[in-house]
Amino acid sequence: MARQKSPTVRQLEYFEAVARMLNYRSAADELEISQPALTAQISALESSLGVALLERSRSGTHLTPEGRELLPHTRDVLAAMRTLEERAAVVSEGRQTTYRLGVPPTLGPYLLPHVMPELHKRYHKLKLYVREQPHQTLLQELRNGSLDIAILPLPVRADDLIIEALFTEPLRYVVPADHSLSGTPVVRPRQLRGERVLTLEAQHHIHSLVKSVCDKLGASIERDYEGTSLDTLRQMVVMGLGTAFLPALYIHSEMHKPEALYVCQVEGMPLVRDHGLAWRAGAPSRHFYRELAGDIREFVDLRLGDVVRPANTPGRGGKR
Amino acid sequence: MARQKSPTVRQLEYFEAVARMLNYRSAADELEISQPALTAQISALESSLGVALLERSRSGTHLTPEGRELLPHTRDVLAAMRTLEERAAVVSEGRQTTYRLGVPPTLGPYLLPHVMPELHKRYHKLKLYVREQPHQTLLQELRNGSLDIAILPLPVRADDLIIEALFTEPLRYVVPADHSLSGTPVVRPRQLRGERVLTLEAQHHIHSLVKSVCDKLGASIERDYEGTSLDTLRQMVVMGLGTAFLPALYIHSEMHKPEALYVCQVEGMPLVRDHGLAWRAGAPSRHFYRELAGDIREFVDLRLGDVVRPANTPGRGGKR
DNA sequence: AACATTGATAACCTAACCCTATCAACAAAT
DNA sequence: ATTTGTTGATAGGGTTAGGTTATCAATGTT
Repeated sequence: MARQKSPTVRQLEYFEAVARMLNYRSAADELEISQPALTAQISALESSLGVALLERSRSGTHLTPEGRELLPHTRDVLAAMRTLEERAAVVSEGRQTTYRLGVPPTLGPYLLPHVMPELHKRYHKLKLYVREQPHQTLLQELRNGSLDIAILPLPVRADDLIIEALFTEPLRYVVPADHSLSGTPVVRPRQLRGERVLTLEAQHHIHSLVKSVCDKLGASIERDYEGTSLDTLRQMVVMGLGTAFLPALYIHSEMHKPEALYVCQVEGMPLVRDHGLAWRAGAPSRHFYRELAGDIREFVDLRLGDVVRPANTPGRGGKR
Repeated sequence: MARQKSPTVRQLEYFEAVARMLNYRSAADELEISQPALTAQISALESSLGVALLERSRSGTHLTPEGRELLPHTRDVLAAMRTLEERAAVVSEGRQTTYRLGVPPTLGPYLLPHVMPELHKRYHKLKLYVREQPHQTLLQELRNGSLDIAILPLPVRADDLIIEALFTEPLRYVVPADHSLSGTPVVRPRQLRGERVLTLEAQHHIHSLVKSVCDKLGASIERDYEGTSLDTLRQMVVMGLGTAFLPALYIHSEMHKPEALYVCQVEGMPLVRDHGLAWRAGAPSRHFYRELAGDIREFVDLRLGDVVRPANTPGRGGKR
């Protein structure tokens, strides 16, 4: 009647062995324990299940009908346990499971298509679950464990996170095709004075970046028309609502044939955003994350070397 | 790297709780153990799996990617264990599982159709796996555990078995329709002298029974034509190859309209076979088996009372 | 009749497991 | 800036689950 405590896995292994061999001593041999230990564990199992599993006699041991019924369920438990252990053995090699990666919506769609295929080539079993969120949300989700790693706009100050710089991405100045600056490859900063500049909603990092530049140049942020994505922002420029600063990777990815738009450089104006990979300082996989950061730098340099600049990588020495 | 020993169920329960609550102390509360004990068991689990499952920090606990991957497998093991325990709880009530019943081929098909429906009514979840074998084989299979119970021709002498008498079944004398005794309801023993009597192969219990009677009466066993079943035996009588003694239950079940045959009684000749239910003396379900024997007696009396006689039931007193 | 083999039992030992008490690190509120 | 409360980790100690060897009675085999 004592049914308070669960059977142990060991007891189930013992039962399975005896049920298979129908002999306590040889089962004990196989299990590399003594026969009395086996007897004791089987008895304990029977009393915890409240059922007689085996019929003992001096002339051989048999399964009871109940034991016959429960044996398959016992094997189910053992099989599930074996599956767990095998899966653990695979996963313990690392780089074989699903990591949760957060990216800002103004970067992910234009960066990841270039990086993910290379990562997949290098780490065959690695899977990345990608989640797009505003950078503040990314930071929060990284902290609360919803994300394992995130690509964030730099600088990030946080003691509890490790941040490894990835690369520096210029912003380009985009005007409508019928704009007075259209056709001018390199514009001077002063030419921007008084321009109406469109940008994204304030929650996006790019907003504050563009705002501070505009303040410096005397251009005006058009707050009545804020884009919710880079694509809508571009459409608004096409429609003649104003001009905009757009990230180079966006332009590279989405505007191979820019109709109705003209892309300029601003002279002597290093308007850029920096991206870094971040993870919790205590994350057990931190070594792999650092490796990942190196991989991403490598692939960006390889496939996007003419669009973005490699990050300064302090602490890693001159990696050029 | 230590992966020698399996995780314990308890460790998996602990892991599941922490993964669910993401807090050691409250998980420890729920599990009704102290927090240090929980810490220790989780560490042990991680080292036996060779994987970090949880990322501890003073500000909250998170699953690692590997822990996230392994958590469902952990739950699988726990679910399988719960299934086993539930199944055991059901089965421990008794009368709910499959018992293996052996019957002689000259009895089973003619007895069980009358008994099984009643048993099913009384024990809703009980299942009987029925196996037909010659009685010597039944005895052997009962001993080696292939069968749990068996209906056997009495007497059976075996210290290691319990035998409970069920009922006594007359044998009737059957002659072809054109036989000289056809139409004689009650024949005298001496009228059988010189008759050719057909019977089953020697492995069947009925063979020796019939043989000893024939020896006594001066009838001759026809060994060149031995039936392999009661049905073929009947056909042989119809064909005029001889006469036969057939069990009353067979006649009751299969010969409601006996064409080409005539069934006699032999005066003052108690030619009968006794049937008993047998099980191993040490069988944990022996009390239920004894109950079963009583049930079978009851149902036989109810449905076949005019064909067979109740057994003398020594040791149970006058159940009359 | 002698011998080997079955599972159960006795007596004992070790280590697994839990406890309480305490710690250092951090968060939040003052 | 300091205090207070909470986090998971660690230390020291006690109980018992689970192992051992030695032995038994019952049974099967030679």
